[in-house]
Amino acid sequence: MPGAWTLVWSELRAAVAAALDAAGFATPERLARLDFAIPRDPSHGDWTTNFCMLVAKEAGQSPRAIADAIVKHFPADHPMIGAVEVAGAGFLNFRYRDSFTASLPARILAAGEAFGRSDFGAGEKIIVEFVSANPTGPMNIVSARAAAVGAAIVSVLNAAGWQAASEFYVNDAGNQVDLLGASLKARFRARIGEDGTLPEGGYQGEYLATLAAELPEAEARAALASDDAAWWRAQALERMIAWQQRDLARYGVTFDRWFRESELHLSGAVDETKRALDQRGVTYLSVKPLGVSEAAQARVDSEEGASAGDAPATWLKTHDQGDDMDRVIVRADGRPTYLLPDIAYHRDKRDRGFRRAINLWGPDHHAYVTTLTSALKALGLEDDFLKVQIVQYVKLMQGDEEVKMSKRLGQFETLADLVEEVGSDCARFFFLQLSSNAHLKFDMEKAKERSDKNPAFYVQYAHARCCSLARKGAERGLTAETGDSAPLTAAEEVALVRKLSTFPEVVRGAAAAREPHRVPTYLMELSAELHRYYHNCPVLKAEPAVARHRLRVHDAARQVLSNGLALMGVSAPERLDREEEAEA
RNA sequence: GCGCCCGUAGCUCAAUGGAUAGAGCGUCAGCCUCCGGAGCUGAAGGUUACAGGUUCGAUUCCUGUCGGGCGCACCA
Repeated sequence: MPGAWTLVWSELRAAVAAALDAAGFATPERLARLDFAIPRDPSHGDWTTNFCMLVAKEAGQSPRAIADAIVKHFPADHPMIGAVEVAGAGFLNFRYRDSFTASLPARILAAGEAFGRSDFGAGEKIIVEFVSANPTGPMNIVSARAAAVGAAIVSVLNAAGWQAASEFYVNDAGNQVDLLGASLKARFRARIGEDGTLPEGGYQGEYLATLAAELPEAEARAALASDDAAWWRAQALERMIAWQQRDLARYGVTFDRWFRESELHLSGAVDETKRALDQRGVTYLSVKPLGVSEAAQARVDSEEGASAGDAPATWLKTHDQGDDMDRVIVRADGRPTYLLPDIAYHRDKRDRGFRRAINLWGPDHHAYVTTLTSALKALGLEDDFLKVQIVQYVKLMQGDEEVKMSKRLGQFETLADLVEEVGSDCARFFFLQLSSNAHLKFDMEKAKERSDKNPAFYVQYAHARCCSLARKGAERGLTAETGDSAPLTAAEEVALVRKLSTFPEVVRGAAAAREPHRVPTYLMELSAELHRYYHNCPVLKAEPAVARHRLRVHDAARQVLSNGLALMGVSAPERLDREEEAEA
């Protein structure tokens, strides 16, 4: 199958494992440590492994002796690898055959949009929950970061062979939604000239006035007359969710499912979860927690406010599972705390067949990570079922000044503002460049500049340049080479093609580590290689055979840039309008 | 007080425990009779906060110190 691309990593691993077996050196423990990486320095080959050094001590042999054994049993006629060398302290370096390297552009183009995809994840079902902002206001800039990162994680997982689904959890069951409804009601009253005083702790944002203006007036007046709190609640909730969905859609982020907390209450899943916990014997009735770490004990003793009088609540034994103290799941008055539906929600995820769950949370919830994972262990889910990743704050800067955000005060930079001012391509590229658990300073002034200071353009420009070259070539009757490839000669060409070939490995690594920022990092490096090649190896001015060969290399680069940007949710335009021309 | 995250070039940030720690921006010096100069080439810029430890090897893992951020409710 000409379109198929097999991970070189997999091929290499199989070949070396076979060599180890032939040498009588293979054990399951050793094979588990067999991994390959792409060396930074090209002089170290196309692939390298540190395996020999890792197992030398345990095997009682020198790294070199092990390396020699592998070299001896490695197939001399391997279709990809032409040379295996022992280097340094015991590295084993692998080099592609020239014929294989030369065939790479054609292979990449044959794979097309599928280049970069692999079956590494073996179809494991995984659910990625992100943003999950409360439906009490428009999307803010932290949600924008989480949305970009979450969507990219889903993309790279699916590309690398997992079956990943995206989900947005809507907290629509809490009293905050009641408060939101009451706030909307006040805004409506203000609009029709009545007393529009907001309720205690109500939401002050202007967006509620906007929503109030959109309400069907007759219905709203009727709800006001009959004091129908449920109507206000439902109106506020549904309109707020629709707003969030609209903002996210404009940003290019959609979810496979918007899961509502209320579903869990209505279906009885919350009660069922409570019973399941009771049956496992991990709950108890008490006024104070029984399982408490030493450090938390002082807090329990000092805070009388924590308990509602002397009535006993239902506690969950999370302390046994690593939490610093047990947690209440049902209050003394019989209402569940937020923890119980959260447990029910993750139980539901597992029941839907997901083997793993990834949650992206804001840093204000990081203390809750241990509590929830402990609770899920108490429920009996696999220890590695839930993995919470913290997406750190975005510090929004206007030049040197920090812009403070507060949803309740209605003072924040929204996702919609960001998309309008910066564009979703720049915003998403910007967010994805950084590892998600690092703090991020987002300078609006700088991001707004449509100039060479904006890194997103660098990659898009590289793509547009490839497209332009193909167009110009076609005008002159030059099309990309097909069939067998001429050998690669120029150093810039070898470097570029080598870089192109590593894309599937980058995607695999990004998916396995759930680190989508590796993709833009790679695309920046690739673009630099491409620009170097372009400057040093003229295409259309070369003799036709060379020109057609270089056109194919550029086309392969275009394909990889396009595939990479697609994973990021960033567009790959075939042309970029130039600012100078636009102004002229 | 306890816990989590972070500390890498002037700034923003990279670097599955690997070989000489890299980009972008900024600064300085060059490159358009030429396929898109939103580009390329070169220079300067580092005790990876500090001190120990683990090992063939540490920016990466462990302990401590310092500095910054965040969190510690029968709120979500």
